[in-house]
Amino acid sequence: MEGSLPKPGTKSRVASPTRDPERTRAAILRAATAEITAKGLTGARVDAIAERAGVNKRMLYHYFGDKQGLYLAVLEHTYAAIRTAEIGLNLTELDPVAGMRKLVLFTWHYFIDHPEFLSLLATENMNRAAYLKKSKAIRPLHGSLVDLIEALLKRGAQQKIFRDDVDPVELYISIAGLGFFYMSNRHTLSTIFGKNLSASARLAARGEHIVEVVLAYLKPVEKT
Amino acid sequence: MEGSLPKPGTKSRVASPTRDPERTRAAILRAATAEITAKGLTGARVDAIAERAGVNKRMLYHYFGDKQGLYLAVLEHTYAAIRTAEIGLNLTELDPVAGMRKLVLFTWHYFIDHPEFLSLLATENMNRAAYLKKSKAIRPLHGSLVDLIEALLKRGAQQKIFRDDVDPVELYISIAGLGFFYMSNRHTLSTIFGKNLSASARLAARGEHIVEVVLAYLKPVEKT
Amino acid sequence: MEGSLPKPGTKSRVASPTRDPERTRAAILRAATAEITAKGLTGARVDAIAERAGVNKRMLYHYFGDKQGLYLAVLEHTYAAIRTAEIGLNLTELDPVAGMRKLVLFTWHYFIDHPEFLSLLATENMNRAAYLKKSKAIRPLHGSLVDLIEALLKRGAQQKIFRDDVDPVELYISIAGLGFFYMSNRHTLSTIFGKNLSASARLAARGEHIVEVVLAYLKPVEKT
Amino acid sequence: MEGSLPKPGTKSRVASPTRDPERTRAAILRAATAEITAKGLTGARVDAIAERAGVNKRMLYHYFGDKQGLYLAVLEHTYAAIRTAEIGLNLTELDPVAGMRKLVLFTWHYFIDHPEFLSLLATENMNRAAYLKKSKAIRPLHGSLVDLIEALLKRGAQQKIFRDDVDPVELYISIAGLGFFYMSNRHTLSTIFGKNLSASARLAARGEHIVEVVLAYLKPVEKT
DNA sequence: CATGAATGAGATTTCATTCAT
DNA sequence: TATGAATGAAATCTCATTCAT
Repeated sequence: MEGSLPKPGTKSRVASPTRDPERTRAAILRAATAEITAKGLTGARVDAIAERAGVNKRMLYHYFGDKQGLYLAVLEHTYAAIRTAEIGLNLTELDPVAGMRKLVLFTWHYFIDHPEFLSLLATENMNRAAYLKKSKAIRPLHGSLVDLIEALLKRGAQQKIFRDDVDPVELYISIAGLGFFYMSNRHTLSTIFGKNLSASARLAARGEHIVEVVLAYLKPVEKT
Repeated sequence: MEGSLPKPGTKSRVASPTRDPERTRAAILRAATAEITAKGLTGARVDAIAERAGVNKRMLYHYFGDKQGLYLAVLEHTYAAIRTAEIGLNLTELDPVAGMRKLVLFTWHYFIDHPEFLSLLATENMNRAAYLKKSKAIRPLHGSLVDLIEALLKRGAQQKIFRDDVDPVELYISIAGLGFFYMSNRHTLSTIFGKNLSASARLAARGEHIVEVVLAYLKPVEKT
Repeated sequence: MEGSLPKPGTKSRVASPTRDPERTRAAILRAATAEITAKGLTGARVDAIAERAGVNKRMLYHYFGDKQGLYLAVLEHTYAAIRTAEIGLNLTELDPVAGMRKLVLFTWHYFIDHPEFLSLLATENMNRAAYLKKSKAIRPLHGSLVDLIEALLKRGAQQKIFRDDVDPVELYISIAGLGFFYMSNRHTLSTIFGKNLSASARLAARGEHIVEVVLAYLKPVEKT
Repeated sequence: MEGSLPKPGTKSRVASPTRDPERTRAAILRAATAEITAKGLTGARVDAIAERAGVNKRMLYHYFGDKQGLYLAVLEHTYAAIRTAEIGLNLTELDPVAGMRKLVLFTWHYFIDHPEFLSLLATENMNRAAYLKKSKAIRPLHGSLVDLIEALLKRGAQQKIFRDDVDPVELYISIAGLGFFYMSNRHTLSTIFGKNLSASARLAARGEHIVEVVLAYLKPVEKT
């Protein structure tokens, strides 16, 4: 039908081509991610999401059941994105220090580029991970993350470059935490310390700082 | 005293201490902190706060203007608590390593003991620190925190125990971040990694881990 | 059509004509006019308007934003009605005295027939015309009213029937004021003077009185 | 007690000396008049009146029973003021035209100087004069006003200066109406006609206009 | 006489969701 | 599939009035 002359009196919307389910669904998901990460789950408005997406409100219910279903879809989509990206890192080809550096900086840059991920984590933790626990899709994604780190640590320990008693989960939480707190709390931190933590020079410096901290920790302890 | 008959006219009801403004105000603030940190600003219900506090809903408006005014009071009160506690640490009496250890563990235990602080930070950052920026009371509290860390770093550098190029704000963000992420995201992290991060043995281990990471980073770099 | 069976699926309920936006909107506007002119803006109750209109309270917000938006719509609608009616008077076809008489009596009868207009003016002036000033629709309506009177005065002056120094705005305020005060204050005036000013014989007499006053004023001053 | 040293810790308010019943009562009445004439009866806030008066809210109830009692007091006080002033006019000493002129201008200037009177009339008429009807004090004030006008008209008719068929109540309503509408509706009229009706030059001109209208009407009709 | 904390009823407004077309 | 009017429940906030001191 597109391209043909619309009948007089027919609304023809360029922005949101009706009758394209895939596109409608994607538009809703994108809009919901933006709205929910900006306002939180309770703060997000169903009306606002529909408007942002340029679709009728009724469609949200058609595709996602209700607001909670929509939130769950956003959560799964967002978690899948980072875990998928991590798998594509290919750390096995690098020496342990370079691999660790790559992992740390990847994580850091992912946080910079995807503030919606940080925001969603905050929202989900306020919910005591209730939706995450309901999701069957998210948990399986995380085994490979631990494997990745474990392999890297093992290689480093064998080469005596890393200490040999590092817990991969504990380490991951440290790597993520060093970046997460800075980025997710940048608004309050910038205010109380009177510095603009979002300035790009500062972001780059922070990345190096995190690498230094992690590598210092991984260094084998000298015997005395 | 319990069990005995209260004299007529005597303030007796613990739940609703009428005619005691200080107590009423404090009860509202306490209830609001609990409700807001559990549900977020938009998720918190004014009715629920009033009920928790055992006061008439009207009183919230009497003392705090509106929901936003109440939130601001909670924010100021909560920030003041941690900054006040930090000042009482008296790190100057300890050697640099012991002082740093004390600061790190204090921060870590403060997060464990005051999950409402973490939650409030998440909420306020979702608001892009809008309320924090409005508050005249909070910002002045933070100069002394930086001074504290700076003094410690200086003493350590003079004694050649710490490297001499450490930015105190960057370091503070790392110390806090290593604990913050673990605690504030404990629900999602416990779920995706299949471990109960809130178990007390794990909390103690995490504290030692953070100390190790920080001290490893502060160690002067060896010349070669 | 009344009495016949409505087809299934046909709009049938007079009280709540669902799915007929025009009708719903009009019903709300009508109900709001009645309630607001009876009680004033602050005295009017949103619940009462919804009930009078036979619609869900939520619809007021759907169509008019909030109570103030609804009030503005009532104001614009009410002003438009009188100004439109005035334009339909066709005074140009009459001789000046007959034309003036028609204008004066039209104004007088309009006030008798539309007490809601008088009431709304009182309310709006208590607001210091705040809403009128915000309205872009109302002011343009008034140029033609002045033109109408000006043309009449000019013809009368040319024919030496009217004095030639009459300000049209001042005159309009007098014509309106002679009727407005009587009608808008009829409750207090009836009480303090112990007469029922709303009796129809009195209303007719007042109309003639106003005509006399206006024409006496317009009479050219005799030279001596 | 005044003049003596206040005990330390005692609040001593200069603005509203406590324990002076007359003054407290008057302050409340003044504040209530201002608030009610500015906002209407439903729009006026008891809290705002108390604050304006600088007294405790409880005092309003002590002196006036409730909000309605306070409104009634304001109404009676305000009506008494104009009727008392009218009695002091002493029109009997002047020739009829000068007397009428004096009465007309007095009325006009009273409206200019006492906008609260106009506002209160609007409010009371919105109430359909319900409070006025309840008041035993107000009605008796009005006989003398009619007498005053009647005497003036009679003298004028005897001297063949005025027509002899004028109804004094109808005339009073016209005199008042010519000023009332201009002043009470000055905000809407100024807006729709794009002129500032409150400018002092315009107010003076309006006064002369009203005098002209009234005297033209009173002029005896010429026989033909 | 005076204070101001406290109250319950009710006001406006918001929100996720469903219905009729 | 798509639309947008309609809804009921519940949220925030307001208000005149009373209570304890």
